[in-house]
Amino acid sequence: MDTYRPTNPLIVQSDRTLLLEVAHPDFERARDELARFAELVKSPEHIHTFKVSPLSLWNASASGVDSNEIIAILERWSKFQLPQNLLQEINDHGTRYGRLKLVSNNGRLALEMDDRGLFWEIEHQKSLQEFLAEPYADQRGIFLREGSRGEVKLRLIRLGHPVKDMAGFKVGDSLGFGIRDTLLSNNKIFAFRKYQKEAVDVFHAGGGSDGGAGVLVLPCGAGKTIIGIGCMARLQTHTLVLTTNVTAVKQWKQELIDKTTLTSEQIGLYMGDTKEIRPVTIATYQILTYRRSKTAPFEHFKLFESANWGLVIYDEVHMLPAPIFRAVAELQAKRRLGLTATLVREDGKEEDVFSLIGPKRVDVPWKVLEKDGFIATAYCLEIRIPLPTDERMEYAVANNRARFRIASENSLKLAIVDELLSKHKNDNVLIIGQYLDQLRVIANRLQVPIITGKTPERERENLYSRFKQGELGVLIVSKVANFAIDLPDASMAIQVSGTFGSRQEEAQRLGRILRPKGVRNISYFYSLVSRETNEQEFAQNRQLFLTEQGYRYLVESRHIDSNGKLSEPTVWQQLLEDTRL
DNA sequence: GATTCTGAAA
DNA sequence: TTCCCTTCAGAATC
Repeated sequence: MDTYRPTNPLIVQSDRTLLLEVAHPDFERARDELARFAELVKSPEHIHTFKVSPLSLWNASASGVDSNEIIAILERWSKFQLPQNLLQEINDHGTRYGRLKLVSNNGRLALEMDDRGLFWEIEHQKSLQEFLAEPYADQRGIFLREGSRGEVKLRLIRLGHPVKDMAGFKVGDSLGFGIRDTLLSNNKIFAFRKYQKEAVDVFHAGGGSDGGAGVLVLPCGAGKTIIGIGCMARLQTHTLVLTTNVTAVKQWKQELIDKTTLTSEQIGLYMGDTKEIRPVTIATYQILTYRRSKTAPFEHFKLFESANWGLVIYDEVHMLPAPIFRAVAELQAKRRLGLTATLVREDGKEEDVFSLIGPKRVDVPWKVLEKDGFIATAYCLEIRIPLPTDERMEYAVANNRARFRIASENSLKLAIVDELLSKHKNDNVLIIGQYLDQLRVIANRLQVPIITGKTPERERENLYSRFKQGELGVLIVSKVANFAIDLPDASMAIQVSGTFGSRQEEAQRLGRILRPKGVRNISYFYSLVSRETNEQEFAQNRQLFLTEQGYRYLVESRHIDSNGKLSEPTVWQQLLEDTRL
C-alpha cells in the first residue's frame, strides 16, 4: 500500500502515535479496534491520539491479538503508508510475549527460549546474574535459582522482555463447594452471564501452563465479584481474596454466602478488628501493608503463608499498593486473578502488574455491555463556565497550586447546578465534589444533606436508604463516593470538582450511574469545569479513560453577556430533547 | 468486654 | 502539586 487514501480516518506516525479523526463515519469501529492494542492519550474534539507502547503490544498479544492483526487494522484505516520503524516494532514486541518462557524442568525453575541471541543476552545480563544457575547444554534455556520466579520476571520486563510464565502452580488445599440456585430480585434464578462465563473460561484455560494467572478488565457493574466466584468454584480450593476496603470485604462474603454453598463458618474476614483465617479468607490491602514504623516489617504478610492457598484474588488490582508487589513476588507459585475496571495506574506500575499478577486476559468494553442492557446508557456533558470577574482577578495573581482550587470552586457553578436540577426533577441526583467547603455551600443553598468522611456510619445508612426509596431526590457526597461501594445508584450525577487528573476517579463516578434503571435505562453525567483555567486541562485528562471506553463527552460552553447574564444552553437543550421520549 | 477517640500512614 | 478518605492499633472510657 503506497497510495494516499485521504478518505481514511487515521494517521499513523513513526513516533508511535495514532491520530484518529472523530468526525469520520467509521470513527467508532476504528476506535474500538485501536483500543485493543493502543492506549488513548488525548481526546479533544476533532482528533483523538492513541499511543502504541511495548506494554500495550504485550498485553494485546496475551489477550489474543497478534501482530498481523494489528498491522491489518492499521492498514485498513490509515491514510498513508505505515512507517517502517513502527511495523518493525509491532512485529518485534507483538510477538515477544511467548518467546521467553518460564517453565518447570524436572522440578527446577528455568527460562527457555528458541533464540540464541536472546540466550546470550540473558546469560550476560548483569541485573540477572544473582538468579541464574547453569545453562542447558543446547543453550535453549537456563536454570534459575530457587525462589526467584517473581523477581526474574520483574527484572526481565524492565529489560523489555515479558515472560510467559508456564511454570505451573502449586495446588492448594481443596475446598468443595458449588453454585447455589439463588433467586434474584427479578425473580430469576442466578446464572452466569455469557461474558462472565467466558471470562472464567479464559482465566482457567491452559490448565496450569500459561493459564491460571492474569488480569480481567471489566467495567464497574459488570459483576467482577461474580467472575471471581466463578473462578473459585472452578478451582475448588482454599482462596485468599484481597480487596481495597472493609465494605468490599463484607460484600465479598455476602455474595459468597448468597451465590455459593459456602457457609459463614468457612469464610474468614481478616482486617482491623477480626482476624479470622478460614478456607476462604478476605482481607484488605491496608492491613497487609501495615507496619509499626517506616522501617518495621509488614507484620501481616504472614497471612500469605498461613494456609495453603490455591488461588489469590486481587480485587481492583489497579489499587494494589506498591509494597504488596514484594509479597506478590514470593507468591508466584499460586494462581493469581486480578480484577479491575482499568489497567491504568497513576503510579506507572502497569509493568509490575503484568509480570507479577499476569497479563491482561479479557477486556470487555463498557459500550458492549451497554448495548446488551447490562449497564445503563450514559450521556456525558461537560459544561464549561467562565470565572466571574472578581474570581478571574484572584486566579490571575494566584500561584499554580491555588489556581486549581479557585477554578474548582467557581461560584457560577452554583447557578448551573440549580439549572440542571430544575430539569431533572424526577432523577436521583448525586452531586459529587472534592472540596468540602464548596459542597457545604451547595448543601446549604439546596437544603440537601451531605455525606463526608466524618459522617457516622449510622447516618450514612439512614441517608442511603432514604435516597434509595426516593424520599430524598438529591444527595451531596465528597470523596467518600470514590470508596463507598454501598452508595445507592443514581440516574444522574453532577461533578462540581474533581482530583487533579485521576482517570480512575472519573470512571468510578460514572460507575455510580451505570446500573440499569427500568425501561429507559438512561443516565446523565454532568461535569462542571471553569473555562480557560488549568481545571479544564485536568478535566481533559480525567476524561481519557471514559473516552477510551467509547463514551463521548458533549461540550457546552457558557458565556456571560455584557449584562452579566449567562448565555442559554443549547447543547444541553438538544441532549434533553433527544433523550426524553 | 465493648465502644469511641487519636494519630499515623498512604 | 492538593485535599480528602480510609484503615489500623492502641489508649481511654464506659
